[in-house]
Amino acid sequence: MKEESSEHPAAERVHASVTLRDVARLAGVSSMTVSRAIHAPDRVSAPLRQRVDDAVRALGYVPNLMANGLRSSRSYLVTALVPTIAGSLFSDMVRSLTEALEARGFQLMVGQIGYGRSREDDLLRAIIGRRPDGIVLTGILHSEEGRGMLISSGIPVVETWDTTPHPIDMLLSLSHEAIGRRVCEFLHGRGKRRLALFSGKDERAERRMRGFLRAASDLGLDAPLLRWMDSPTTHRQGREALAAVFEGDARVDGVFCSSDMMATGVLTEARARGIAVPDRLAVVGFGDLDFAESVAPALTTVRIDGGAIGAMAARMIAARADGQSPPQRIVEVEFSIVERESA
Amino acid sequence: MKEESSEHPAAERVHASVTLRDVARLAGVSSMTVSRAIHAPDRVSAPLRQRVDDAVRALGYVPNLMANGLRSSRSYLVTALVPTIAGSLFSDMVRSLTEALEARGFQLMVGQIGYGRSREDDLLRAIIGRRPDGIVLTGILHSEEGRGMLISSGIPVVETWDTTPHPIDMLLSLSHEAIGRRVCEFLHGRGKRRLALFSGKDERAERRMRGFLRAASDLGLDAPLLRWMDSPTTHRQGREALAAVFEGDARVDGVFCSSDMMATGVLTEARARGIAVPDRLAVVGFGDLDFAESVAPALTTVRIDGGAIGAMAARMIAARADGQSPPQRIVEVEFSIVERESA
DNA sequence: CTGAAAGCGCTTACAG
DNA sequence: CTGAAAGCGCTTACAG
Repeated sequence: MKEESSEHPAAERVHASVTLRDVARLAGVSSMTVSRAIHAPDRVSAPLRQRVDDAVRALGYVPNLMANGLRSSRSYLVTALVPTIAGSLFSDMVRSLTEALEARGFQLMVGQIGYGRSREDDLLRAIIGRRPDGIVLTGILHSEEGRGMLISSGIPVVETWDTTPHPIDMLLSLSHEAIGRRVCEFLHGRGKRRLALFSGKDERAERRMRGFLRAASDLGLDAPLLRWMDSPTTHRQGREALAAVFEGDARVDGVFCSSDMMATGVLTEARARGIAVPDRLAVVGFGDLDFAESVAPALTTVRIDGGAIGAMAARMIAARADGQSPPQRIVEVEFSIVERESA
Repeated sequence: MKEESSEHPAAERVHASVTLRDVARLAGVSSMTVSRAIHAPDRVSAPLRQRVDDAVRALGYVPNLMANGLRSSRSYLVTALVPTIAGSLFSDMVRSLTEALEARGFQLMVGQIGYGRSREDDLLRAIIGRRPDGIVLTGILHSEEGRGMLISSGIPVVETWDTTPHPIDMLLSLSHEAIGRRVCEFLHGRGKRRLALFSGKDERAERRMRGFLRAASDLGLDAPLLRWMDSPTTHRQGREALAAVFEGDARVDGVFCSSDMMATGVLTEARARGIAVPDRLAVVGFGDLDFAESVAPALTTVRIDGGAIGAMAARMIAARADGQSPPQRIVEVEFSIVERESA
């Protein structure tokens, strides 16, 4: 087959994708009419609209959002940063964000920041470079450089799942200290007196543990036994932590775990050792993941409404992108202890 | 405070972000020199490079990747579509994709396609609109319209976690039929004769079950009992399915579940009913999620190396983006049965 | 209702 | 090693 000679001298790309101009040429209208037919169809007369639609379909035209975004300075992109995609603690939030944003014409891009935070600033730079219409952060951003980049970018930011007196922009505020405190009081109310904490080494978990420790001290309890492990925490870590504790001080009668998965591991190990839950040992998890109600004994745990967080974050960002100010800059997020069999 | 009068007549935007020109002006060089200092520093003399670096830092300049992408037709963006972000079956793949792509200068954007597939074409359009340098699909794309859009977009595509004789482009091929067959033979080899299948209603799970059924028939076994449920499958569904089966035909002696989470629910229900695993009932899961080795009894399950899939997909896409052809267009993905205590 | 011109912020391709 | 010009594919802002 011979190559056709082309009209453009520079048309050498193997796979030049279809542009607005191609559609316009085929439909016999200007580019502007094509653009309007797509984005504001009622501003175009019916016959032209029809011709444009046909041409779009015939050519399989998909508008280039980079060009659109560059010119209109709206990317219709929102980025959410989560510590990790595994371990479904944030999956309700991601799902509801996806849905609420899609309904408003935005697309969600999920990025993993890791619990480590070393790449945080680089990742932030890559994200800001795409000029998203909003950024949802899981947790509070600490890096001064990162905060500076976000603030000077002018991109609407929602910090979630944590609290701070100095949010970058908008905040869905959740106090992990308060959670830890409440769980401690809950276990105390159940008559438990020798408590243990099994916790991943991540910021928010550490804050829950700190709140718990304060409450224990306020209640005049012995200092709880503490075991730290890497985040995200696993079933195996729960088993190992309980095994280690019961090979030492077997008098522990209540454990607060920093994740449901770890708490389930504690339940498994307790069963293997013949330790009665909750009578001899009460176990409380965190997250209320979907297996929590179904394991045996059913897991008592802390529930946070991730779906509500996602929906609210989407609303706040959409308001900003439309040039409005959101109803509130700071919104309190509720939590609750779901009482089941394990405590 | 009074507003400063600005040099540009049109400079009315509240938050015009810093551009290459601003950096160039401050550094006293041309835009091209700034661009080079950033992307090809050794093509710029040391003194100018220094001045540019200082200006970049002083202004907090973050290059606009939409403009870059528009001009260079490289977005440095790769999109991965997964059924759902919850349920960590694909999280190893996503993690390794993220890392392998980052190492090559690409950013990963994760999209959820749902097990439903209704929004598939719309989502695809939104993705193609951003002109990613590659698309990784979990599973095979069936929609004719979607396939057509991808092919005519010219974007490198890797289909993974499934197999087809007609890939869109590149394929990391995994036969779920073969998996189902192997699991059936495995249970048969363990002396199990009255088998059951608990499966989510999603394409790949259905194919595993089909392979299992064929093998059962080939082995002369009674037709396995089948129970279908919604995907993604849960711990609770596992409990309920086993309960339903054992209230009917209690002679079932082996179950293949379409997920590890569901299999763990089966283990829980078996324990609650005093059914000995694996002697009276063998249980096999799918996924080898991290809790599988730690539950009691430890779960026998099917393992697929998601990390390897992600790494290979990244390599294939990077090769294409660099204008090379990948080493192979179709690569076979291995699987194995991890034999533990439950079967 | 429709279109011609200009420009978003970069890089390509060329010249010196 | 450095820079002026042109253009990527759209939308804005204006004119008719």
